[in-house]
Amino acid sequence: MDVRVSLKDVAAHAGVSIKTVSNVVNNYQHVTPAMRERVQRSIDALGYRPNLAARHLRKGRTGIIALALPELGNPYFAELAAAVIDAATRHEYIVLLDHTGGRREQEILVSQGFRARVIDGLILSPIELEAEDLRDRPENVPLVLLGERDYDLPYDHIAIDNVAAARDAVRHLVGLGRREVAFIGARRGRSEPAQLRVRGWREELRAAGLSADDGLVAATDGWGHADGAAAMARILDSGRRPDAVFAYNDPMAIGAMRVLHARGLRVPEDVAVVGFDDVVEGRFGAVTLTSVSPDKEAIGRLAVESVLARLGGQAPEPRRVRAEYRLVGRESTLGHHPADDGVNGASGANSADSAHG
Amino acid sequence: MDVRVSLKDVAAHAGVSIKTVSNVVNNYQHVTPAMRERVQRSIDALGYRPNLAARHLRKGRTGIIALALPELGNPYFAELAAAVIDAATRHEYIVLLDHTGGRREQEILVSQGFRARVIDGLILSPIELEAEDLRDRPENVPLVLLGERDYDLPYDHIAIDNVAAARDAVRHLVGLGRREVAFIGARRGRSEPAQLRVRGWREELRAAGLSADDGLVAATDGWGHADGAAAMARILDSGRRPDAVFAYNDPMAIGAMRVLHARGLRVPEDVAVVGFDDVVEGRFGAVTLTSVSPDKEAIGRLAVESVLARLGGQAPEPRRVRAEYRLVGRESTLGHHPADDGVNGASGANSADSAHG
DNA sequence: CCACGACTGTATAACGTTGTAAAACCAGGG
DNA sequence: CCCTGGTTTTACAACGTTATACAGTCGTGG
Repeated sequence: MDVRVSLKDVAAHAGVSIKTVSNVVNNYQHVTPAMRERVQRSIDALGYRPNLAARHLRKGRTGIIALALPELGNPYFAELAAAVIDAATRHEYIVLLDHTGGRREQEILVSQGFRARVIDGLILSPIELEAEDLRDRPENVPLVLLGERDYDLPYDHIAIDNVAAARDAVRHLVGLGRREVAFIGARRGRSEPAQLRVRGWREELRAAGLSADDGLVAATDGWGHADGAAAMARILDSGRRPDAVFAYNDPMAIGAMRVLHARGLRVPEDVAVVGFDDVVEGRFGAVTLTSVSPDKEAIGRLAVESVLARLGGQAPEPRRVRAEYRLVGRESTLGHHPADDGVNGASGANSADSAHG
Repeated sequence: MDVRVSLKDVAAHAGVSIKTVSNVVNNYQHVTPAMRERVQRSIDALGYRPNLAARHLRKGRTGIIALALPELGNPYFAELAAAVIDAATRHEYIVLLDHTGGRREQEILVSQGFRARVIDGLILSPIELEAEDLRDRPENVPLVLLGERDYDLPYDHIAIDNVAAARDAVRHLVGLGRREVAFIGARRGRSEPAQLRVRGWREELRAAGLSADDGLVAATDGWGHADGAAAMARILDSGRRPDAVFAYNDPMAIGAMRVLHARGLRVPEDVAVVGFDDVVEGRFGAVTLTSVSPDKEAIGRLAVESVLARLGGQAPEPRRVRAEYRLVGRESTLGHHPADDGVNGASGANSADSAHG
């Protein structure tokens, strides 16, 4: 079936003009019910399906948006991708996925549209990209930015309030009596203002009258389990003995917990740990992980809506959209709850919960 | 920049015909160096970039292949997606990602091309799809199947030898002296032959003269951490007390370990656990996870090559390609190695290693 | 009964690219 | 000087769709 049937074939079959078939396909209003039915019958009979390439050529739109993420291995991005795909599907848009590895080179290529040249719009979650890299990119493809990096540029940006979220996490730890809170996952060789989570960590510690010296910050190259483990090991090897750790994301927090466990330190009794992103994995370790939980579904939805809003050449004022988040308290800060084995739906969210926009 | 410049504009600027510009762009051979340079200069001056929609319409190809996976949240699929994207990029192809949730309805839609109608080929990893669902799908879009499901249909299929891999895993457990090996993650209400991993589990147990009765098999609806946890809890609640567990995949194995831990059972002393897929997460828990490790990079590469090989209407004989795998032994079967905290690169692979094609 | 709108349907021309076939060009030999 | 044969360039059609502008059709009111 479905060898290749065009409007012309359907028109011949129904004995009408090509445009009339097109009108039926596109639900054009001035078509009599009788005619509509006749044409529809031919469409069904022949199994006609519109050729999108031709439609795109004619309309100048492709119906495709690109989503460029640092890496899919991190479940946060995978779940975010799922949210974007679902949101796009609701608008009859298709998502083309790309990954940059968080490398500036790749991020530039993507932002310039060199990797995918068939797209109507682009959603990009940059890691190393700098503001200057976005100066002269093609104007006809709208761009929406996601994530922690904050640029002073005329593009929409969707993110949670990273500084506030980091402060909440640290406040949670301080409220539990912790006095020496390490940060794992600063970016190597970057000015701090770019690092909203470090900034929140520092601000909250200072506000509490606690130390936030450089010995408590571990910079890393990557953002995976192994990087978190290495950073944790480095802090312990330096002789510091923090009683709490705030990690840039969940995989790093889990990597850090692995090292703590291997060295005989108990979580949370000796060291409390808070992660970021609330990935599923954190809910099923031997010690479940307290984490900042961004509303991924909302972020995906808002990103898609922002891109689509800019399609018709309309250019609404660039806006910074704040998605909501919650701090979800689990065993890595609150200790073990005997009944919780992950089988019950609620699986570990509890009193530390707090919602923010 | 880059408002919208076509071959016509370049031709006018260079004072030649449209086709000549096209010839230069496509590296057609009969173009004098002088002419080539003159045209190239105009191309650069105007910043011309080919319109892919038009090219696609003309050539009947889009340069896009679709990859449809059950879910991105499972890191195995995320890593597989990354491998496919990289392989496709090497062939100057772009990947359009879709997820089916493992639901038959969605899988049918995808296989019929209803979700993405701009693609040259499709790579699909089915879960619930049945052979009959593929009977009459569009012939002009080549399909390659991935994963455990094995159909007797004329499509390429890329997978590891699931039966052999499962037997290796069980043999590993039996070799360690385990006598009661449970299987977690059978499919509810399906005939067993479709379930290669259950079959391997059963075959190997029988070959060892051990029991493989139904009380040791836990069927599940989904394939995530929570499903594994629930299945493990169900087995324990039934009064059975297996000394080993083989799970359909790593997330389920990790969910099961969470339940074992919550109930005071030690891994591996009381219960040894083996997973499947070797996701990163398994290498950083309090107890690292022994797992079957498929060569994801090869699977992604082979899948892309298979699809592209069938593009020109050429139809090579459908083939079943076996990718390689290894069984990677870690703490969940072999016990704790004091020095291993995940910081060192090798991170836990050891004597249980064995490679297979 | 004719003219006038409002409503339906149709022919034609694009969109930007590439394949085909034919035209223009250029040496070299008769 | 013209013809021949090969190379380079060009004109034109086509891919399948939608927008535009026009031609019918039909009911209604003067």
